Amino acid sequence: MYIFSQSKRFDCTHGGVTKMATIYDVAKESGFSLATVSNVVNGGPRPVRPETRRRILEAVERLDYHPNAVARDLARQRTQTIGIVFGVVDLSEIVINAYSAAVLQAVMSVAAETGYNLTHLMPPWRGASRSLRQYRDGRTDGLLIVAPPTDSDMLPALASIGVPVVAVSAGRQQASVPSVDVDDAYGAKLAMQHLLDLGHRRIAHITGHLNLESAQVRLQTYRECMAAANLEAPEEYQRQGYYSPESGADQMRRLLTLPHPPTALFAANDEIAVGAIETAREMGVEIPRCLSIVAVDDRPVASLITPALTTLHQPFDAVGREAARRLVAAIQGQPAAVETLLFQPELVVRDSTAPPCS
Amino acid sequence: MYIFSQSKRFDCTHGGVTKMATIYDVAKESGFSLATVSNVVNGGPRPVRPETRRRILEAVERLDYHPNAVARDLARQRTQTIGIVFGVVDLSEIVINAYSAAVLQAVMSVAAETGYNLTHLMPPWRGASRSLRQYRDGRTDGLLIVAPPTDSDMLPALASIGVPVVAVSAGRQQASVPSVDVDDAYGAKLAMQHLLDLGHRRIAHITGHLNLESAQVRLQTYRECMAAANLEAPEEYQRQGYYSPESGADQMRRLLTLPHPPTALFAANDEIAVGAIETAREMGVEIPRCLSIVAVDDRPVASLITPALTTLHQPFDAVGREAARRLVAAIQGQPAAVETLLFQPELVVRDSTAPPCS
DNA sequence: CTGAAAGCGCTTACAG
DNA sequence: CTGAAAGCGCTTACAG
Repeated sequence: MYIFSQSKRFDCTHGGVTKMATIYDVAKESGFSLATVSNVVNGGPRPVRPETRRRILEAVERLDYHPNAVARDLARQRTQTIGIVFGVVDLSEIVINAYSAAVLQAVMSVAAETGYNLTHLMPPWRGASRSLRQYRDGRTDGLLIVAPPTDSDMLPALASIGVPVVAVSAGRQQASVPSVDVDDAYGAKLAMQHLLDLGHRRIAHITGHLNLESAQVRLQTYRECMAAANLEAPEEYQRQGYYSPESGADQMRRLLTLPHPPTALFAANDEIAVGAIETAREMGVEIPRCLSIVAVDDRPVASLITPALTTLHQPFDAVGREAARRLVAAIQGQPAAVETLLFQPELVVRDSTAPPCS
Repeated sequence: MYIFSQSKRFDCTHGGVTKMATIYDVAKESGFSLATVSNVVNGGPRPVRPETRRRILEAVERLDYHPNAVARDLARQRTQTIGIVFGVVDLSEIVINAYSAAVLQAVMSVAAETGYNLTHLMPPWRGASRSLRQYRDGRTDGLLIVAPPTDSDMLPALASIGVPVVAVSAGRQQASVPSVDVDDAYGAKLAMQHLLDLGHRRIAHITGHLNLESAQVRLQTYRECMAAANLEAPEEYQRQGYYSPESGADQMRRLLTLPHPPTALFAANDEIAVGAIETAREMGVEIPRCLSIVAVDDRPVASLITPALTTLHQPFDAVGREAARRLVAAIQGQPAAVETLLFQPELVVRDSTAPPCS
């Protein structure tokens, strides 16, 4: 029977207020010292007489002793925990966002495999002077920064304090910390080349969040490819989206009501393409006959939607796993070169692209 | 200047190895006591002379002092952290799984709003005797258990040790701890009733992981509804799936090659339905003309796929948020009744269901 | 093989 | 308004 208040734990057997057993209790109960109890509980490193071990383990059992991880972490000066920070604009998009989900997924796997815990650092970055404190508060052995905003001092600040850090999708900011990334410029080139090869000349682009590196690179590559092909990329063909279906639907509508609508769209991600397809359907524009769409990410939706999307397959699983592995290596003291590891995306041609209709 | 080894942090300015400043350093540097420094750094609760505060803050600045959260947590005996545990079978499905992603999403929002950190408890539950220790190691103030396996002693064990716990999707196990859930039986009834109302009599069911409560309830409700309608539910109409597109595709193939194939399918979730649709398309079975499908979850894919899925909308966001709120309330000492809060799903009729083709 | 003691970096009554 | 001291629950040289 429990009685309650605050954070105390009551012990039914006594009906009184009891604390959880500590290592002191086990030492007293078993008649051995703290050092020996600690050693037995941790399974080493010193040798222990079997009889000693037995008596201590019995005391542990009897008292239902559970070591306190916080005390252990303080004494050991490490937590076996890696912190993950999502640099996306809005917290509400973190997991929904298929990209973040894939990376988180991969990181969790590696953490589980390597015996690390994973904790989310929740508060958004508000500048080095205000946020640095929270990010180096001793709760994590290292930090994984996913898609840091381009306009913040996060990466350089983190790099300067000597905490193990690995960035994912940091783009040009990678200069300051080791990072893992997909070769976005190369991917965007593949996508554009595909449309150009099909014979498209009026190609539009709907961007992602422009304060994310990936969105900037895709936009810039779009412009470069158009220029290299001697094609015009009028302002009204370059629409700002937000990596969401809504923004895709919205901007597609504007593109299709232009005096000279494009014959092809390079969408900054699958979700934008999903929205664009919806709008095209509503407006009776046939895909791919009258409008080709190439996107980026190859999330599950890409092959499920009709028409199935031609899109860049991004190896996010590999990115997440490799980033986590590098972070763990850095935490364990292996010297980490400040370099960027680039994975190459692949173009997956499905049903949303075709030559322009005359 | 400090000298070190081990978890070294390098100070560029000296080119040597330095430790981070501690509260002792600030006390010495400012000339005030630990208590006063602590008080200033924490912004209270005692009154402080402005001049004192100024001098301490200056010292903090000069030494670039950052409080150590682990030490603070140990002293305060709480961590402002909630632990989240996913009881699904396989870690590799945690995030990919749209359901878990939605709940995680909601929990993160509430955690951020209420000033709690979120950490994933990674190691799978391996029985109370082996796992309880990790789950009450002082690193978290409370636990959120998502979809605990039905065949484990996790919930009762956790309940017995007096740690604040809230379960999500625990089904009948909820007896032992407060829980938040979707009314699965009610939802399954809605789905089955929809098919029955359309005139279907040969209705099949592809289940989810049968060691998850939700899958069991859906299967049982399927049987009850069939029985109540005086219909046969032959063994071969009850196929075991795993909440995945692959299992849906697989089992659909077996159903369609039966001598008397069903005219309708109740799929335990959207993903199974996605696989089933794929198989039906491959085998030339038109949906909904020759086969109706009703599913569960209403994840984004449901409205994106063709044909758009008739499915149960599950209020996962509300579930996740409410669960997190309850946990925070319990942590903060508000008495929590051991009760289950049920949210009602709603049937969303789209294009995958129709009357049977004669 | 085992123990005594110092230390990890904070917080918080208690006393003034 | 401020300080001295004990305490949070572990780990780990050091000594035997």
